[in-house]
Amino acid sequence: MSQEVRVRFAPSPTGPLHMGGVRTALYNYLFARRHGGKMILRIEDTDSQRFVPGAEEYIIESLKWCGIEIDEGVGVGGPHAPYRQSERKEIYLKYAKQLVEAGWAYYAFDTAEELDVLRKEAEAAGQTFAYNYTVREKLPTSLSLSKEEVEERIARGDIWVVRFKMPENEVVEMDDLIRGNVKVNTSTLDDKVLYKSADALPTYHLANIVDDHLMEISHVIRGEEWLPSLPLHYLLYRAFGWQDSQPQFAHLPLLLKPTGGGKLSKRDGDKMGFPVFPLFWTSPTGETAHGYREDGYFAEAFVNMLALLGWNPGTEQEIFSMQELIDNFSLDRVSKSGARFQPDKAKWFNAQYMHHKSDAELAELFQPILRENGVETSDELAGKAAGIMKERATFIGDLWDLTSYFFVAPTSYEEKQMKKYWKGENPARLKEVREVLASIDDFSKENTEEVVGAWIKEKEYGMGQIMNTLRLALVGAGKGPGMYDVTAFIGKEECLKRIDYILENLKPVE
RNA sequence: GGCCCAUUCGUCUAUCGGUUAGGACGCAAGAUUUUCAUUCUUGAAAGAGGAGUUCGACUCUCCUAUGGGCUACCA
Repeated sequence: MSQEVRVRFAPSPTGPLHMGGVRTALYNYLFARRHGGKMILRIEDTDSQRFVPGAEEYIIESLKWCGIEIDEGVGVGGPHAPYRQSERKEIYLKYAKQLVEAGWAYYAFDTAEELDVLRKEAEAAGQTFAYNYTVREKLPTSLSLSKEEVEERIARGDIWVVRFKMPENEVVEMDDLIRGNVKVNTSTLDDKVLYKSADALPTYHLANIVDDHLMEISHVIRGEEWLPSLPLHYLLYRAFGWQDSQPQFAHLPLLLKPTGGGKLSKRDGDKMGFPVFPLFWTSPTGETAHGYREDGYFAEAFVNMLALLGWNPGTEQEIFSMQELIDNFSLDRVSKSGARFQPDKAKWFNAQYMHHKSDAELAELFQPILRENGVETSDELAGKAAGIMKERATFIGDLWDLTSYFFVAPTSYEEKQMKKYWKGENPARLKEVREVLASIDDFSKENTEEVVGAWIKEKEYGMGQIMNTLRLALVGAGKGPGMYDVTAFIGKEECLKRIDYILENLKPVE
């Protein structure tokens, strides 16, 4: 690639960014980094009606959480600032006019009502209505009106738009990095609005092409929903005479609902019980939505999962750090068809990352939860407890249930375990175990295991009966790590205390 | 309705004309284990259908079906 790679992520601040958007940003970022290029963040807020306060901040924070770094754009600045389209509004009118003068576009003065009439007429006649060569000269446009009248209408403040004059019966041949060659006949396309006088703002199509050109974007990587407007975009580059510096396009497959039946949408999450957003979101009207971050997912796991939803390296590796993703990413390994998002797999990825965390990392994440539960302990012990149990946890939040008995003596006992073990000779045996434990000086895991193990063997007691009764006393339930992990962690004094407690307070069953 | 894109196990996917069609999630069974998990082993599970092209098609072409996207003075 000879020219500098410059890609952009260009969301519209109409609400929280969902995971599909995050994936688009991620692929742009990976591509940029892979080729030593730049990642640009542009905010496309040309629709004043749909603007949602807080959405832009949300987008920026989401990208940051995911580790997607912005080189240029909103929030960081750069040589092509401003990067917010609402702050660039003066520049678009000039380009719209340039197109009209060159004969590639025209002014249209028709009203919504007039259009509705034509649309209904067409429907009544069983035809599909299209705003194109078939109607543009029948409507009040600069194509049907005299130059004077057009000028007069504009001067007196009539509402107008600039529409693209879509050529008739021409095949546009396009090249997509993922889909290859795509051809479309322009007769099936319509005259899209490029600029609106009502709010003095361009529509997506104009703003997008102008800004991509001005910002020297080399590759446009976006969702497949944009593929139908690619011919228009090709024609716009041609109309401006920019085809030589036109970016290359790559249209990404969509992220689909887990059940199939359409692309993942913002409302799916709460219905299906998984987050669709990276971060927790509160809308200005007070509605809230779950986020991966707050639901306990690690950013690395979330990113890893997302990266593999529509792309794969061609090897059997599944766990990737961001750097490994960068080193391996290529657009030609992006798949063509939509990928259903699978919540179970997201959890699996999270569990994998959980298992690989060091005790120190876990301690830091676990301490706030311990404090919430009224436990004050050292980072060392917090990390040690988490480390012992991390293999059975998917989320940091699982850790408390898994480790609480390391810090707090049981006060209630699981009924199932009680019925099974707190009967017959077991209470008496537990008393014996207590004496054995009381005699041990070196309470390390290894030594305790050796001493108690030898004692059980000598007495020819049942290993399961003894250990599970002890487990009932120390943990209060039929779960947990190896018994000696527990004894070593809580120490001799606490062990004896818990045994004494159950002996004194819990009546054997039967 | 029109236009465009897609189609390998339930799901994510590998395969770039010749394979016992591979892996992962999930599922089932077994092993390990003092419990719960983890882990390990094994198993069930796929080329939408039909025509071509070819010595040979999951792979190329066409048709059909199905899925999806777009069809706003939204992005």
